[in-house]
Amino acid sequence: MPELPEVETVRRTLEPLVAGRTIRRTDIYYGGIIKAPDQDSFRERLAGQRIQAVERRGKYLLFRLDGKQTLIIHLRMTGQLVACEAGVPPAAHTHLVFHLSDGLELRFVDIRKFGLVYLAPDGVPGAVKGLEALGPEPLGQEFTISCLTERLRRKKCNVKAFLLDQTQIAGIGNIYADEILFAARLHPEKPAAEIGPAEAADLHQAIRAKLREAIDCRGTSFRNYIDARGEKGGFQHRLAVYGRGGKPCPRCGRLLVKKKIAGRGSVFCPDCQRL
DNA sequence: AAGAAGTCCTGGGCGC
DNA sequence: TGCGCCCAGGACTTCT
Repeated sequence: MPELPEVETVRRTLEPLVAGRTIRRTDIYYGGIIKAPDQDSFRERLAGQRIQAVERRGKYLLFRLDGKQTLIIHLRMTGQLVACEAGVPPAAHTHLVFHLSDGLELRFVDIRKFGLVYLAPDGVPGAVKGLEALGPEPLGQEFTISCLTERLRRKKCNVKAFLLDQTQIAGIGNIYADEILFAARLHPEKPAAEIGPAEAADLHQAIRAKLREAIDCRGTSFRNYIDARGEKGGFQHRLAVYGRGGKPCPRCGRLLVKKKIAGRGSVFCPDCQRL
């Protein structure tokens, strides 16, 4: 489940390998993954394009190309982007292969075919709606305590749904939402609008601390996640609540509760996290 | 209009 | 052993 720390780790491992290389040819094995444009245009418009930089916005990876267009990839649940030398046998569920200059291949692998791939002209609004609607980067300067407080105040949903809403904050998914709420000692069903100034400050701190800690650990490999070099992350060893329903709370020892909240499996401590 | 629910997809874990 | 069932969930669409 690549979330912000995993996507950032992919970006950091990928950029030194592919920046400056040219996309010679693209092989499409499962075209359903490409949302726009059509497959023939996708192949033609990518051919000969040089990758200038690899950026990240929320959970989206942005490959800046020299023809005023950007290759946009969202890994969703099980997507993997792996760089390897040509000739290495492709893994199962390989849907796209970008043949780059000097014998390197960039491969998009996705067991569940949930991933999203776009090739969008720069500066044209409406091309990738989800990307344009993203809220602030939680590790960016614009994400201040007052920014968070103001956004919480305006929402009628609970704080778990708030954290998962990409238009409020970009990049948080189910794993880090649960870890952040545990760190901030907030019950996932607490209404966002009822979070006071002190709690909002704690939540702000927890968001930034947990995401930074996870990036330092190169992300969480709970099921499928690997970076562009094929390596797993290390944050799964530091998870306090995610995937630990029914086990003792690491803080107080009481059993952690698992419950469906905001349509997602949520784990929390009924003692440490209060409404 | 905002929020909730349904949809996509496959592998793994479970019960019988 | 093997089959069927359910679960995992991010963003999109559809419904209320």
